[in-house]
Amino acid sequence: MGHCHKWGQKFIDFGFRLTAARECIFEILLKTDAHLSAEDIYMAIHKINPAIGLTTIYRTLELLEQNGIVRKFEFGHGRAKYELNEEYEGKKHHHHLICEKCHKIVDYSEFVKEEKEYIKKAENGLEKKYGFSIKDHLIDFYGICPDCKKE
Amino acid sequence: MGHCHKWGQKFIDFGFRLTAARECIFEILLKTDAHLSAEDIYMAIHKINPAIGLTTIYRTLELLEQNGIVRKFEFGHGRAKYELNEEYEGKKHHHHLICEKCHKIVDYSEFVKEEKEYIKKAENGLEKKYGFSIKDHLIDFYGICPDCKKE
DNA sequence: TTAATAATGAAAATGGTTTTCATTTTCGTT
DNA sequence: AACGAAAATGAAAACCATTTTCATTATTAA
Ligand SMILES: [Mn+2]
Ligand SMILES: [Mn+2]
Ligand SMILES: [Zn+2]
Ligand SMILES: [Zn+2]
Repeated sequence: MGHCHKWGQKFIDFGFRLTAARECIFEILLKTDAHLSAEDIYMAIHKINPAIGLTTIYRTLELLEQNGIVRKFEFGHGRAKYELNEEYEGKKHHHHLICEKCHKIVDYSEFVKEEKEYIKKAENGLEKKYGFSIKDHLIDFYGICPDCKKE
Repeated sequence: MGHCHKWGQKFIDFGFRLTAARECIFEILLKTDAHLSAEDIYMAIHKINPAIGLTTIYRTLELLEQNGIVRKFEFGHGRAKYELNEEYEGKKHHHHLICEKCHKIVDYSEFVKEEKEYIKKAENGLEKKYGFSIKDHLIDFYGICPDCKKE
C-alpha cells in the first residue's frame, strides 16, 4: 500500500488510517459515474473482498463526507446516495436532474456561467441580509425522464 | 363543516373527504411559518384534538403532498419537513437557507428575477438536451447561521 | 335507514442507519 | 521482530421515522 494517491495522503494527513476497505470504497466511487447507496457499494465491494461489512461502508462514508471527500445526497427515495466530491473526479461542478417516476439521477454541468452569476449575487445578498456564512449550494430539477415519458 | 375554504373544495373535488383531522392539519400548516415534521404537527394537534393519531398525520400529509397542497422536504436531518404549497399561503415563491450546525431553515424570496432568468434558461436547455419534462426545481444554500457563528 | 366506501387509531412491521462490544489490525516505539 | 496503545472492524442488536395491517368507526349516496 505504499503508493498513496493524493486523496490517500490527504486522508492520512487528517489522522486516519488508509485501510484496504477504505481504499476499496474510494476506488468504487472513483470508477462509477452513478450515485451509489451504501448498499450499492457493499454489493460492489463484496465481489472483491467479501469480508468487508456494511457497517464499515457506512462508517467510511461518514468519515469521507465529514472530510469533504464525498458528498451525501438525501433525495428522499429511501436511501442516501453518495458521490465523490468534484475535486476528486474528473468532473466539473454539476447539479442534478431527477426523475419523479423512476428516481433516476442525471448529472448536468451546463449553464455554469449563468449559475455562477446568480449564485454569487444571491449568496452575497443573503449573507448580508440573513447573516449566514454560506458554504455550499444545491440545485435540483425535478421532472419526468425520457424513458418514463414513453409509458 | 359547511363553509369550505377554497382548498377544502379542491380537496373534495379530488374525491376525498374533508374530515376534522384533515382540516386541523391544514390549519396548523396555514398558521405556522416554520417547516414542521409529522411529529411537530402531531404535538400541535394533540392539544386541540387528542384523539387524532400520528398515523393519520402521515396519511394526510402524503395525500396533501400528492395533490400539490403541501411540499415535503427531506433535508437529511432525520425527519421530513412539510410546508404548505406557496399558492395556499400568502407566501411568494421561495427557497431555503439551511444552517449546517443547528439545522435551522430560513425562507428567502430575494433575487427572484435573477433566479427566474437562470431557471428558465437552464430548464429549456436541459429539457432539450436530456429529454426531461421539468416540473419543479429546488435551490438550497447551506452555511452557518448567525446564532451558530457566535459560539 | 341502509349498505357501500373511506377514514381512522393502535399496534405491529419495516428498513435504512447507528450503536455496542468483543476482536483484530495498524503503527510508532522498543 | 516484538510490544502496546489506539484505531478500525464485523456481527448482532438497537434505533427510530415511516408504513402497513387490521379491526372499528365515520361519511356518503341511494
Ligand atoms: Mn452527481
Ligand atoms: Mn419554506
Ligand atoms: Zn424516469
Ligand atoms: Zn445554526
